[in-house]
Amino acid sequence: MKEYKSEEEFLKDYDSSIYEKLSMTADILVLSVSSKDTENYRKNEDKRMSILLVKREEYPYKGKWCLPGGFLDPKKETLEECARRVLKKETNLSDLYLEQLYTFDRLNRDPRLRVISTSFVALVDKNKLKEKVKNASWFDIIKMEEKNNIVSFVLENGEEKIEFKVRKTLRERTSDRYQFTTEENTSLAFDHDIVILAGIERIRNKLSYTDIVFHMLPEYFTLGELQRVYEVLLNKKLLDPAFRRMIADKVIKTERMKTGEGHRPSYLYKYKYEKS
Amino acid sequence: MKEYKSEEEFLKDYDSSIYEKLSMTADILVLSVSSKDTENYRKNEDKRMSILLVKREEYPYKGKWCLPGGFLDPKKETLEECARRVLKKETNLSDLYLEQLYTFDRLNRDPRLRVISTSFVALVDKNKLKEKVKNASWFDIIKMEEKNNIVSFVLENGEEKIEFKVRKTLRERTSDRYQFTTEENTSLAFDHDIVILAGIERIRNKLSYTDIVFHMLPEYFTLGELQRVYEVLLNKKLLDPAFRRMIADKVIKTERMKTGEGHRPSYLYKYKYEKS
DNA sequence: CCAATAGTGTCTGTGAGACAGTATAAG
DNA sequence: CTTATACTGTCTCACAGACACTATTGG
Repeated sequence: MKEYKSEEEFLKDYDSSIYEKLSMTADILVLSVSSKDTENYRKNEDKRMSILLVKREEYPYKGKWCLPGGFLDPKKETLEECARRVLKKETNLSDLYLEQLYTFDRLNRDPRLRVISTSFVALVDKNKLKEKVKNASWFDIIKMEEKNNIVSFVLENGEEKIEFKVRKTLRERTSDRYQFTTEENTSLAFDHDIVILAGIERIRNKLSYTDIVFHMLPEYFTLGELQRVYEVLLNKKLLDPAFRRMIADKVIKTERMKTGEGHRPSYLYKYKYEKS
Repeated sequence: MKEYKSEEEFLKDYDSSIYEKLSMTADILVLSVSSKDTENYRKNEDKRMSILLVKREEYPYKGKWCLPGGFLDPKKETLEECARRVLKKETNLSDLYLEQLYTFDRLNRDPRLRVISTSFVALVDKNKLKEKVKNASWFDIIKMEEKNNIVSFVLENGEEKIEFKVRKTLRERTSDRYQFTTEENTSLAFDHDIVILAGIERIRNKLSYTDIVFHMLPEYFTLGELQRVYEVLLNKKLLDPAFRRMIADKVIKTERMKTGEGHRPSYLYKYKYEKS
């Protein structure tokens, strides 16, 4: 091998084609909590997790649903920048909370060629989105249930219903890492069933020690609404006094009230800090 | 665009060169806890975190230290397989606990060409390594201290001393994500200063809710040794009774004792379960 | 005996879980 | 008055933090 005297000299001469290359994509799980009015005017609205899916227009997986995502331009952008660009283009969403989730790299995740995908989770306040989301559709998670290491999902967007199951097994006794494998999936492209599960679990875990919930809420909210968001995400009922103690130091009470609900009005609260 | 009738037909015709490609590497932070005998025969040995570094033989960063790592072969392997292959080759280590940490993708992290690196953290019981590690050197972390958002490191391998500082700032009020940036670094290649900090913080956080410590311990250990490993990793003293309550349901007491220490002998314990 | 660690008993305060009670709107 | 939620008071039990005490070795 030729000897170089300096880094500059070496770089000038460097042949960047000696290593095999590959393509990367950024895929984004956009997660939100939606409200659905109920029959009984008195009752509070139902809340559901909802995620954003895009219908594939081309092969592979033509006609199937997938997470918004796209190929990285290696010359110009980071993966996070790629994720934001793709979200803007495919779904017209911008300025949302975005965090890197995991890099998925199974050898045949894409039948065309070797593609490694770094996935992200984004959180949005769905109520803010007046305009219908371009090219994409919000699916409510109407069921997500774990039984015997299998997590069963049922999603719905008003017209279509999607079902899939993911097997979830502990990788080792000593840690909290799970091996996710597709158990049943005829509607989602690539390994996006697994990204969805991994992303939801990440957010669930972070709920208890961060303030990320507030990204899924409007500026003003009642403590009941806030509590129901927690309950939907964690999939369990919480006790009122304990919940209020828990969030007491994260919110500020305002003078404004939410009325006209058929029962005692509630105060509107704000997140105590700036979100970013 | 040509219309295809089936996925098979599409794939046959697919030109995989239309997307720009790039190279990926896997870099591994190998973390362990080492024991150092002290002057006073009665006192327990000092424990320190230690990490494995490799000296770069070629440009770029020739002569600097870096984490073991290497280029992914996109045709054949996953990133984790790549990490294990590289570890075996560069350091002769195998069968260790390995977990994906983060994908680092700054545009100029490698001056040669665009390289995205997925980093891993590995945990090993350093005492088990009889043979001197091939091509690599264990550095003890003799200082790691946070002050005014700057984390200062001092590492030492017996001959050489490495110092660097990383700036650590919260990315947003709502989450627990930090933005790490190099504040001072003349000894480590690439962005490996940041990988080291991110990896240590990951392991620290996981200590409280997993059993990963046991990957850094031999089969038999005293509770004192176990406690000192926790203390080194968390960088704080723990109270004996509280510590013993905390780990009581994770270990099994054996009949064997550790004697000859100049003070009351202690029972040897084992991890209660199989590690994997 | 001394130095040093091993290992345990127990008190105390905090805080989560739980239940029950009061308050207040719309119809 | 009923229904449904908003919001609060308080009891209890578990458990982490803290301190103090006993046990046991090598020299």
